[in-house]
Amino acid sequence: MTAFRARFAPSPTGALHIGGVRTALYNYLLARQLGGTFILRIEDTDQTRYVPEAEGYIIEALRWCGIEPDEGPGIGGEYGPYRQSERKAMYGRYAEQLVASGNAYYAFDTSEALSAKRAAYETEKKTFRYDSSVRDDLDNSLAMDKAELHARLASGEAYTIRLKVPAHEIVKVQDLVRGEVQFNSDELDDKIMLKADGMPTYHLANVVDDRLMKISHVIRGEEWLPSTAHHVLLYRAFDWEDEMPQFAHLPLILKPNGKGKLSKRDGAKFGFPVFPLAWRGKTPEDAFDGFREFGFLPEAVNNFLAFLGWNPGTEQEIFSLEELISVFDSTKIQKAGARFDIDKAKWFNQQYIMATDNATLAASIRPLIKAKGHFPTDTFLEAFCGLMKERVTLIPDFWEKGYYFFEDIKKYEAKPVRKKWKPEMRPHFDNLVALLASIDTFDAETIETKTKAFIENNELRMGDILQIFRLAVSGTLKGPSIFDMAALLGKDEVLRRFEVAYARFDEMKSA
RNA sequence: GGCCCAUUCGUCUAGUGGUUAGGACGCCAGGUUUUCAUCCUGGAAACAGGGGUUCAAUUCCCCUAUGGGCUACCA
Repeated sequence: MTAFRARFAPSPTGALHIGGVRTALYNYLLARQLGGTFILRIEDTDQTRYVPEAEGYIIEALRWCGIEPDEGPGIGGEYGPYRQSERKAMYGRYAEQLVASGNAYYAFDTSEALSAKRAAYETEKKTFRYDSSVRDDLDNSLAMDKAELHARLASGEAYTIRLKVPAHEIVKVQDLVRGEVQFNSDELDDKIMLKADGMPTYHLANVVDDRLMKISHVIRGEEWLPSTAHHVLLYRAFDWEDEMPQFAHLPLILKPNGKGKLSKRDGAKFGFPVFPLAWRGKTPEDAFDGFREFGFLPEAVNNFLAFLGWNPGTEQEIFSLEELISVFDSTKIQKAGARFDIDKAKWFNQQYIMATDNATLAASIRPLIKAKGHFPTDTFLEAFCGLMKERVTLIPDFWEKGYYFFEDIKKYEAKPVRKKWKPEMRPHFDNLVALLASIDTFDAETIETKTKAFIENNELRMGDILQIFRLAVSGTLKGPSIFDMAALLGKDEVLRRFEVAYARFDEMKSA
């Protein structure tokens, strides 16, 4: 059995889509589980769509998710270089080899000529395909003698090299998730292997590199299934078919409504991230926040992504990356596309936040708090996280829902104040404040005991006192235990907040 | 249009030739809580349709429908 070697081969044309992250994750999971190798290869063969910042983005995004390649650009490895643009010269030789063995040919048709052809076919309601049925009538080396070919080649005229797909053959593709898939070669076009600019197309570069990098498993999105027939033909043409990698085509991640692949536009449209990290393109339209900026934890994103198109067959849903590595099973990969469900993603995030220890959470929210101009002690911040973590789903919620632990209350909820604040009760609250002021050990337990005793002794109602206590301290009815909040804020601050609140309450009551 | 892939609650999914078709998210109701959240309990909610095969099909086969992908000198 040959060593397991899988690769993730994105094209650096922009931000890495979340579906790409899932593909990388599945490759990574299997590589780790089987003691294999996970390779990152940059497929930058399209010079027109190349975006320089994309490669760095891809690497950073994978790193954020905890998916570290064993080989790749900037990492090294025995089979480099790992950028296809740096392997350019080699592909030409392989393409020529294909021509020499009779499996490919030179084609001089310009893209303009071909589009004209397509347009002409279109008017007759037919579809033009550069294939075995028409290639003899087109401008290629199959239709000319040696002398003309040499002359044209020597003249420096631009040409492409096309794969000569054999006619009337059934091409069988073995797929790990779908079983055997068959294609009639008469339906397959003579795909370009080498473009006029000397660069290979995806098909050639992919097959050659997978071979040279000793890739054992090609795990990629379902959009590649149709062209896999060409890839099989290519392996055959090179006489590599016996050692062809295993294919596994993953179901696509669909829009929430199921109508099409999830796209970057959906993020803007529905207000959720579709990229791991923020991306700032050249135009305002090409700028997006990622899962990280929305406040997702990478572990939660991995867990969510792993379950989009796969599940372990048990009822456990929360899995760390390590657990996923041990339990992942390619035979349980789903065949049908999976819709993106942001609610489920948020639920995973909440689960992870609740399970994270306070110190770790404190460290991760400190930058956020700092950005707001506050520099609490670790002890304070950790206690804060402990009080809030069951009440947040995304990291920024810590601030949104708990800002009042760090600064003055911005807004008192009007409705409950008007409903609960009775100015005639003021003497009772003055007594309560005096009582609080007298507490020496201002901890939650003591505050609770004393306050509850106070309520009982004065024959007051819990709701009447505690709700106002809460409103005075936090401005809202929602939040952690009032005793915990009071203890964390400290006696002086609590007393001060009561003073501030009285004035505001009276004001709101009369308004 | 052609080719390919797919189809279990709204969503992610488990599952079997004979099951009360299971779980999770979301939703609803109740409980716990001073509140919110967490947590607990309960509820509504699915085998796309039609033919076969079979004693029996959600499960196997075919067709249809629907959805998706591909159909570039893009990946």
